[in-house]
Amino acid sequence: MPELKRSRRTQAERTRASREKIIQAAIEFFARQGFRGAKMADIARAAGLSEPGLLHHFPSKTHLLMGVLEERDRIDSERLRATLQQEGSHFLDALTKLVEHNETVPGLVQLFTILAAESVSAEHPAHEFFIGRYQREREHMTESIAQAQQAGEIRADLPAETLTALLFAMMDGLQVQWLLEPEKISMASLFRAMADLLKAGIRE
Amino acid sequence: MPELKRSRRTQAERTRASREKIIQAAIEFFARQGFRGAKMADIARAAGLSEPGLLHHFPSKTHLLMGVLEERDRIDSERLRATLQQEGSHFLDALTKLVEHNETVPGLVQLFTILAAESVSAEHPAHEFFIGRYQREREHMTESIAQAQQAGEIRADLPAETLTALLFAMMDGLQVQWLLEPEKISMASLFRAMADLLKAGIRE
DNA sequence: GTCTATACCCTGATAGAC
DNA sequence: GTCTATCAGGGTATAGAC
Repeated sequence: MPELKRSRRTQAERTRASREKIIQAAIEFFARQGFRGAKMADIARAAGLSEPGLLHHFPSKTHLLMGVLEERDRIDSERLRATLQQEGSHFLDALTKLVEHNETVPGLVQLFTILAAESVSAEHPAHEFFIGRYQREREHMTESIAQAQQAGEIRADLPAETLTALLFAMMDGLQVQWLLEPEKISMASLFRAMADLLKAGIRE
Repeated sequence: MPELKRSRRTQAERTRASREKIIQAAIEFFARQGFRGAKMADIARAAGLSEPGLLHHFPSKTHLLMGVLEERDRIDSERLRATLQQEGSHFLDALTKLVEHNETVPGLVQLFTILAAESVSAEHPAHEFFIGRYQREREHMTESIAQAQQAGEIRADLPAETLTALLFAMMDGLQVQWLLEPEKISMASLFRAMADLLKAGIRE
């Protein structure tokens, strides 16, 4: 039954396409108004369907949030991982390139800035998610930094764990100032200044 | 008319006391759930009055938010100012002391972390407030840093404006990681590591 | 200055048809 | 998989008495 098979595949593709549109719309509104401020009706409309239509794919607002976070986190983690493991170039230069890339996707930066801050509250649905995310990413970066220290690329007078926490904090903190005043604050060049401070052999 | 006068003063004192209780309660709930998540009913109950009782003092939720921000900003800016202008001790040590102090008031740190992140959205009622706040505070800190550079306390191979943005970003970013895992992340000692990087004459 | 009562809108979610 | 219709509950704010 070729018809049946094609019909099934078309259905599945439609489902995937709908989910994709919903995720995109949800990113937009979660980024603009946070989890609590975003309205399911707006997201549904932007995705081109009704509210119950949306709820068919994500049975609750929290499910939708987790869907967005898992989807985006998968992509972004992969990018970070690739950056950290980049061969041939200086580790801190690769990280600076990541910050440069972030300047081209303000919506995604705003999504994670707002949701991460909201999530520090223990009652936020993404609280555990962000704790796990930071733990995971810090672990990976610490490995890369330790290697770069042994290779003599990064100053070795500070533990790799410390440098990791500082670098993530710098990225997160610069994002807030940049999102508030993108014309005034150059996230990438400020981060580059920080990176230079951490390179081995720098003298004033 | 001594009675009338005393009665008037008592009224005014009661008003001040009510406003103070409301502000305290609002800090608690804005810190826990952000502006959009916090409920006027909860704040009113925690302040010991009804919802219309609260609205007598702050005619809308936005007015209440601005009341909280102006009140806390006044106190915190003063503390930062005093820190920046502290004589006799190293500028960066004074700043580290401020971070140490922040570790004793997690509620206030969470208030500003969540509200600052929420406010990057142009439609947030505190958007302009936080833009102005960062501009103001960066200006003051830049002055202090330039002086410390001339005094030979801070490395002078970076512009004071750059160092200012980096220091604020570091404070903000560390707060997120610390609020998520206060037992694991020591905000003050991580900030001290950053401060040491910026002291003049440091060698690896 | 504070209350009770209430208007009125919004919001996430469900029921059930197609 | 998507819709229309609808619900129950929560949300800010107002009216008017005390």
